[in-house]
Amino acid sequence: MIGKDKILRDIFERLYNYFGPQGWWPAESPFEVCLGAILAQNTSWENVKKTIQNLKEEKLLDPYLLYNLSYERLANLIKSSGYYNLKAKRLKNFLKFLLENYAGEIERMRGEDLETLRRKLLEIKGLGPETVDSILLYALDKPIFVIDSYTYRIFYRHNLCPEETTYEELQEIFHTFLPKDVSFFKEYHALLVALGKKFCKKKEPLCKGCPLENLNDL
DNA sequence: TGCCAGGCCGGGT
DNA sequence: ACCCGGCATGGC
Repeated sequence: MIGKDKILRDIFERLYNYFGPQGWWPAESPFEVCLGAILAQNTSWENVKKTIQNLKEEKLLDPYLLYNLSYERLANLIKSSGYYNLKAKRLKNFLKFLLENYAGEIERMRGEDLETLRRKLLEIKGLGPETVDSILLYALDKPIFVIDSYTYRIFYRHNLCPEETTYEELQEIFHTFLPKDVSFFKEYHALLVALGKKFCKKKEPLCKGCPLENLNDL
């Protein structure tokens, strides 16, 4: 029986060799990461990019300005990300939290304890574990591993976890068997997404040419 | 054309 | 505690 840590490192190595460095998160500021994390919920990144670009052109990439827009205006601005009514509310919930507790400055969150901050962020309506962990890891450089639907699918299909695994359980695997290194976590999650997009879509159960082929033939 | 994309909430069992 | 429908645009 080979150790889980070896398998996890092997996966990373294969992905890194195949895809190269991903340099995530694709954003110019921690605040932009937060917006992107919310907008990207169950939505393709290409659609989110348009929204972010849109906000930049309107010079609205600012918590005060965004928060003070009407729901209608905000929803209209983020339309290309889908679920725009829902996400307008979710964005405002986050912005309100940011303005009231941190004067709208992401940097003021950085000093807080990881577990405390995670609990607080999860209380914001519309932010679930993936969104919160993305913010923690990619905007605040906290050592926490982000799980998404690709991670589930990849791990399940390679018999690395049961199908009914919960978010926290899968996350715990990474936390237990890998060093809590921020850059490593950032790159690893990004690589899993790259793999998911290319080789692990819902409709294509067989990963032909997938860099994780023969993973268990060690 | 239908299915999918870097989820999450709320109401019903 | 789970299960499921709803939310919505844009690309293939």
